Amino acid sequence: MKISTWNVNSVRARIENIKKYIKDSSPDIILLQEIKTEEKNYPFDDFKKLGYESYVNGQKSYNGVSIISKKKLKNINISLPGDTIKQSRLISTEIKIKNKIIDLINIYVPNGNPVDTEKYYYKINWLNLLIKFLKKKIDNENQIIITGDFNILPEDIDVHAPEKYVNDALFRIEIRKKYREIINLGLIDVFRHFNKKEGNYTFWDYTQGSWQKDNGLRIDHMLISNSLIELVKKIEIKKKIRSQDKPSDHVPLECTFT
DNA sequence: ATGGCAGAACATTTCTGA
Repeated sequence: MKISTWNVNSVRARIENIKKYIKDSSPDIILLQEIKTEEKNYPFDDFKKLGYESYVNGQKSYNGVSIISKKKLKNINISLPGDTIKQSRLISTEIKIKNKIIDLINIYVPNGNPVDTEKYYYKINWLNLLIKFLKKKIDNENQIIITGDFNILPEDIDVHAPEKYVNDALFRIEIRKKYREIINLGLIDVFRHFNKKEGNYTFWDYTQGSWQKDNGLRIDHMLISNSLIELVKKIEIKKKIRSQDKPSDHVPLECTFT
């Protein structure tokens, strides 16, 4: 069972890259963020032709998340309880791996810059609501896979120039503490669990020659319940995708379970 | 301090992103 997460920066602008990725890598489930389209303009047929079903929480122009799956999925949810602003940033479902029933949650966390503005407070509030949402599931003994674009740099080694990011909404202590809070609910950062080295990024800015200089950020994550770690065979960042024509500024993060 | 690039839409300019 291969599960992949990818912020594609528009599903329509990226459709050829996504189709190529699917053909090359054949993941069972792909979780997309920043699809930047409403459901009515979502390219359902392109994925259908490759044998995938899509489940969409869309929005015009901005945000938007979807799940693409080889098998049909049940219990689709698109709401984050308490979020009154209602941007399309979450979609979840239920899957089974080795007879374990698992909540699979796809998120696109608000960026939050500039700090100390409405956008920043929205990020803090959204993360607080997410923590509540997760805590309820965990108190209920649900097993969880939560993955997507967290817009959080967990540690110094996740950013090429940490000193430049100390007061950035992706790296502020207050924001990193929220990430710790999520981990402390009983989750493991799967990539970091298997890779302790710096310089493993999932995003490179389009500007300033960031890709050429390898000035990246690790902001896309896959967190899983502690009890699921024994099911993980491998996890990798598909870095090469960033060097394609018309790339997204993020690359896929791919996790293979038994 | 600014803008560098990219995508979408109330589109030849403005907004959002990280």
